Amino acid sequence: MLLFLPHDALLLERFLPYRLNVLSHRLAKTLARRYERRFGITIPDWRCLAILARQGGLTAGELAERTSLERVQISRATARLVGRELVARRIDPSDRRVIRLELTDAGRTLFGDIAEVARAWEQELTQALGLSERRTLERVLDKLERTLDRASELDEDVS
Amino acid sequence: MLLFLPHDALLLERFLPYRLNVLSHRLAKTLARRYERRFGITIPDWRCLAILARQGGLTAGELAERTSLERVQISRATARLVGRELVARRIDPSDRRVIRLELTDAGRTLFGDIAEVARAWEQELTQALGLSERRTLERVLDKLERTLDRASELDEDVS
DNA sequence: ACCAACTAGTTTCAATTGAAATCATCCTTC
DNA sequence: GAAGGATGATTTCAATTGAAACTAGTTGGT
Repeated sequence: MLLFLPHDALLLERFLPYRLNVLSHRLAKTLARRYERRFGITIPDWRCLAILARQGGLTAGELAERTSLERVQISRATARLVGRELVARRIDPSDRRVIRLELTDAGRTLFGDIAEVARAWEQELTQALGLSERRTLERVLDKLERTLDRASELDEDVS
Repeated sequence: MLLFLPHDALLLERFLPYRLNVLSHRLAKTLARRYERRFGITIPDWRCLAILARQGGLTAGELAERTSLERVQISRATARLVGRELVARRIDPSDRRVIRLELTDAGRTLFGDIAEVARAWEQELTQALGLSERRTLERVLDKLERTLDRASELDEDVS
C-alpha cells in the first residue's frame, strides 16, 4: 500500500520528494537570510566552520566529504573565510598539493555565536514535535539516506 | 532536551536543516536525471504537469501557488511545455491578462508515463519504512511546515 | 632520473536561478 | 472617458551553481 501516492491520482502535494524539497528549500532560505544578516556568512561558509570547529587540520577534500558540498564550493567558501581571517590555511609540508585548514581564534569566536543562533533556531523549529516523533524522524532520515545510497549506486552504472 | 544539537558541540551531521537539505538535494538530482533521461522533462515541468493533470484551466499564478515554484519558473516551464504541445494556453476572454492552461492529449499521455515512474520511485524509496514510520513522517512534515509558516511571518516583519 | 598517470585544489564557462523591471490589461475614481 | 493605480505574465540581468578544464605537485614504472 502506498501512503504518499494513491494509485488513482498522483497528488503532488503528498509526493515525498516534492514535500522534502519544498520544506528544505524554505528552511534553507530562512536560515541563509538569518546567517547573512547577523554574520555575513553563507550556508557553505557555515558548514565549513561547523566542521572545522570540531576538528581542525582537515584538507579541502575532507571538508567536501563532511559538509556534503562540492569541492568547488569548498574552494570558494574557504577563500571567503581565509579572506576574513576566520580560517587559516597551511600547506602540508609532506605533500605540497595539500592545504590544511583550521579556525583562527576569530573564527572560533564567531562560530560560537553562530552555533547559538543555529541551536535556537532548531529548538524553535522542532518545538512542536514530541520526543518520539523526533526519534522516528531521525530513523526515517537514516533509512531514506541508505536507500538513496543503494539506488544511486545502481544509477551510476547506467550513466 | 535537544535531540539534534547536543549542547556541548554542534554536530553538523545531526542538524536537522542540514540533513533535510542534503537528502532533498540528492533526491532532486536523482529524480531530475531520471525524468530528463526518459522524458526530456525538468522538475518544474513535471510539477506543472502533475497539477494540470488533476485540474485544468488554471492560471500561471494558481500554478505557482500549487507547485511551490516562483512565477518566473512557471513562465519558463509552461513555455517549454507549450512548445512541445503538451500544454495548451488559452487567453481568458473575460480578462485578457489571464492565461488559462491545460494539458493536451499528448500531455495527458506523457504524464501518465511519468506518473508511473514517479510512483515506482517513491515505492522504491519508502520500501524500507514501516507504515507507522510513514505516517509519523507525514505528520512531522506537516508540523514543520506549519512552524515555518509562523516563523516566516515574523521574519517578514523584520525585513 | 625520467615520463606517464594520478591527485589536490582552483578557475572557467555555460546553465540555472530569482529579484526587479517591464509589458499588457483591467479596474477605479474623478 | 482619461489618469492613476493595481494585477497577470514575461523579460532582463546579476548572482549562484557545478561540470569540465586547468595548474601544481606527487607517485610508480621503467
